Amino acid sequence: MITLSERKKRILQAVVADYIRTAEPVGSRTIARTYRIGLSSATIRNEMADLEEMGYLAQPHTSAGRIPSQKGYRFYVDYLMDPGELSDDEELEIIHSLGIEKMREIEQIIVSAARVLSSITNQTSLIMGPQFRKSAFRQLRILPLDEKRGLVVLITDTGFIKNKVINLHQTLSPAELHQVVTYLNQKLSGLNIDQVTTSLINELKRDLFRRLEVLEQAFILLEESLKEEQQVRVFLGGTSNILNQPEFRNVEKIRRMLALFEQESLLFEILEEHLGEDNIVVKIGKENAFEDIQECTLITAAYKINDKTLGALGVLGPIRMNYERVIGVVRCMVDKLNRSLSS
Amino acid sequence: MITLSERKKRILQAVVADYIRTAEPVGSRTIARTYRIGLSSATIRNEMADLEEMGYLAQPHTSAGRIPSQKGYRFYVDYLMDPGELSDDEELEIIHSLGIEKMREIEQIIVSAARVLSSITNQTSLIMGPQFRKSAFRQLRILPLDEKRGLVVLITDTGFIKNKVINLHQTLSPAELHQVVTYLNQKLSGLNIDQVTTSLINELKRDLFRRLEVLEQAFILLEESLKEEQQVRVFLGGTSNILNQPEFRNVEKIRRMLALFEQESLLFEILEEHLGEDNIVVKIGKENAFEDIQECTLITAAYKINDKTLGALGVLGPIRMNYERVIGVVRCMVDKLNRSLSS
DNA sequence: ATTAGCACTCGCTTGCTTAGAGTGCTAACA
DNA sequence: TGTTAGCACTCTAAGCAAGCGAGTGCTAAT
Repeated sequence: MITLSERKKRILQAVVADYIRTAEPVGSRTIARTYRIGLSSATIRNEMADLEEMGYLAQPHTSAGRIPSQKGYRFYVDYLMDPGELSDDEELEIIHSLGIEKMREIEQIIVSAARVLSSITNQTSLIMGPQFRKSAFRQLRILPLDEKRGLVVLITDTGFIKNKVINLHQTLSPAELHQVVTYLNQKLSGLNIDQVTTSLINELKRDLFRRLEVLEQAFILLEESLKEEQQVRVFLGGTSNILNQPEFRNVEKIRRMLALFEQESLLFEILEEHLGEDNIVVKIGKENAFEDIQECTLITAAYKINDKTLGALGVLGPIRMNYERVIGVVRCMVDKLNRSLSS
Repeated sequence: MITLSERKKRILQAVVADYIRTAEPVGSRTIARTYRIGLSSATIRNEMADLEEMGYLAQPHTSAGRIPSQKGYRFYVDYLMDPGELSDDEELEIIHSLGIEKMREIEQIIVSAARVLSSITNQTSLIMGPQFRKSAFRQLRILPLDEKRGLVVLITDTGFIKNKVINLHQTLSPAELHQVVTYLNQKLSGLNIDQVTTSLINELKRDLFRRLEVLEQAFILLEESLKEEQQVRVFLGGTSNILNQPEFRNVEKIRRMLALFEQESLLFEILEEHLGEDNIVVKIGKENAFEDIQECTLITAAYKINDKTLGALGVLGPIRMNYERVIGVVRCMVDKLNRSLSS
């Protein structure tokens, strides 16, 4: 597939670049004039006809200019474009707007990241909050609040601190509570959160019951709380940005996109797929597994906390998007995020 | 303003009802046929001309039917419509989808409420999370996590439990920590959260320093954490529903609405205004203070936790909306929310 | 006071024309 | 043999006129 003459490559590049910029089909004359290739429009016309036959370009109708096909974009992304570094100023802007210098909750950093990512790329951004369940258990505490309630605090190796209020229907003496907590810590230590399954909890429960016949309610709630925490949140930024793109002038398309944005679980699935990848992934149009975004390009990358991949972020926009810039921004953002979350 | 003949009232009601249903200007013939008023179209025409002159109806152009003006809607809402109760089934659906029977975090209940409210009204819903700062301080705890960090837990009379991890740069003995916590509890007890100002904290800090020269960092962070908690979250549901309405076929309008939805602070201001009200408030078009929603109707109500008004919810849609139904749903939702949050 | 009838208005649709951009092909040229 | 100029052809978008239909306002009859 890399067997394209230098000239064809330059012309393809010109078509893609121009179309990204103007959103209008590109004619041979435009290319001859704007991109000093040193060929007449007629020659370029011939080459474009070839490129169309080879599947890199397409024609909306007979007498219009050419636009890149998905295959054309793919070739452009893989071989033609220049990945684009951010200026120092822009990098600083990102750092600053993440508010890394202050001590902030993880969620706040993620929300800021979504906002910056969307405003700087002019597209919609999505960021998965860190996956709690991939962290390893470190410590469990139960803090009695009053006679009836306690606060369960769970700490992981990645610095997560989750907590949940539970009802304690029977009163526990501090000594008993301490005993339970010590036992649990001992048993759970070193496990990954997603290894703390219902069956394991049941097992522990049986074990404990023999020694200490209380806490049933507490256990049910601990279990539920773990279950609930497993649903990871996805944060969106700049959802209104899709309306900036002429390809989304159609109200029906907007409707579908917005409806998608409201379904957090779907967004999660979309991002989750890319957790394994170490590099930036560009999925163009139908390369996306999800039908709802097959008219879009999704550019994603995974981020890490203390060298564990715990989440992913992405930029979603029309297939005609400024790949060089967006890829540069995503790369920078992941870099900053990795640094600021690992501490 | 209530001086309208019975006949005019019935005709106005018919126009509003028909326009709400069809979104098309209503002609005199349609009314004569569909709403058995027992008058010919000509008579109705005369009455409609009167109503137009009085400002209750308007004509998009000379040879079109009539549509209600804002004044017309206002009259309809105040005097003509029948507030509309929900069926038992629908009420059960609301209760069930709120998930009240399970023990859930407040935030989850609020998110569910937003979702139900939008899906049942087919409009966009907004709900303000409970205002932490209007609660009264009850108890403060500091739970040491390791040598360098502690978890601050703050409990209010309304059942809020907020917590934040703080860095403790100097190590504290358990006894010292206990002393600090006791002192703080004593000083803050009974105050409203928004009375815990920076100056009060500074005062306490000075006082404590004399006795215990540690904890500077902890104080800064406590202060910051309080500051951050003061920004209340607003949850949206069914943002894509605005696209169902023919009045939002215009992409530019959609753009503006979506951009508004991304600005949480603005949404907060919109709802905050209505915290004082005890009843359901209907703001039609230009009655809204905020320019961005002057083409919409906003129906809001405040909800309570343990008899304290801590938040508000609302439904936002086009001026042409099914007032009877939406008002009924909002009333029901507030009722259920009040009950489920106070426990 | 109500209603039937009729002329009139105005927006929407349809069909037609025109301008413009761009292509594909052919023939001439280096 | 590759490149280019020229020209006929295609297709879309924009503009315009005519006809249709829904609805009004007025007048005269009941």
